[in-house]
Amino acid sequence: MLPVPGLDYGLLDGLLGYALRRAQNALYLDFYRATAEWDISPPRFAALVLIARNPGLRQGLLGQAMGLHRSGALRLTDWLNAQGWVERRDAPDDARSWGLHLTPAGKRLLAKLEAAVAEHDRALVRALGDQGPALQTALERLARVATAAPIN
Amino acid sequence: MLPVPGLDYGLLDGLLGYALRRAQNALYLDFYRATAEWDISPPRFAALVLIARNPGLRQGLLGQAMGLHRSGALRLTDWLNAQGWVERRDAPDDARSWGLHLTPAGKRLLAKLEAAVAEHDRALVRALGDQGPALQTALERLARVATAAPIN
DNA sequence: TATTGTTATACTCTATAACTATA
DNA sequence: TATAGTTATAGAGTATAACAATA
Repeated sequence: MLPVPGLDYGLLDGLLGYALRRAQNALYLDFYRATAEWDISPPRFAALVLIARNPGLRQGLLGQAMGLHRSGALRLTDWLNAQGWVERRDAPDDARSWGLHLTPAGKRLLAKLEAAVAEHDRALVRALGDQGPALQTALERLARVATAAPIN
Repeated sequence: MLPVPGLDYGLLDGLLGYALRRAQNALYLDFYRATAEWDISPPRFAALVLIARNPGLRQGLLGQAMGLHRSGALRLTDWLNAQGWVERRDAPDDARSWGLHLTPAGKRLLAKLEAAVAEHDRALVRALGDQGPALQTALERLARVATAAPIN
């Protein structure tokens, strides 16, 4: 998605939103390179981390954290479960809910994934030099600002 | 996708890639709010701008600019054509190719869209205050760095 | 032989709506 | 009556593979 020489991008060139889109596209490609040996994606990775750090997490809360509808959290959980990485156990306090947990295989996988993803991210921040930390701060601010203050 | 209080995000909290994802998610929602009266999306909007600024643009080059496969550029063009916003004309120099052009209706639509999107983007930059311009520069750098230097 | 666009197909991500079981 | 999860379905976005026409 890098700029094609000779093409006029008009308004797009000045838009913060378009710069963000380009950056995210590039990072997606990088993420897939860094995790090529597993059948993983950014949402799948995020779900594994969240379940690992919050054992017994309910499906609905996983969806909320990831900005997904209930049905999306269901499909994601189904897939992770089919891979043998996540299991559903009865939630102790609510018979309607599941508590999600990593399986031993899921924990082993996540350890490798986290190492690969963290290294990948550190290399990016290094490549950005002194702009790296400021970028992260500004992005977090942007996420809050955009969500909190719908413009139109 | 904002942080859920009480939830442990582990590694995710420190990742540049995750901050980027949160920011993009928020901007997507904002984009849809800003363009709610038309059935538009960021890729559709970008395609309209590119075709408007580069009349006679071939489908393949549109795909390249947007990071799409040929078949994706085809579907996108089909859709814009079905809305009556884009038309395919024979390319003068290559009988295999189409030259893409906006219709009068497409031009009228784009004028309104550009106004809405530009206003939305300006409001975002304003909300970021003095971090705004630096963020855009850093994002453009990030897109180049990530694409140019695959990490793993 | 390579390229442009097309067709057919499929998978991921995500949503809506209607449903069941439980609170 | 509201909530958690499920089922069925659909649509956007994107890909691969095989194909026709043209270069």
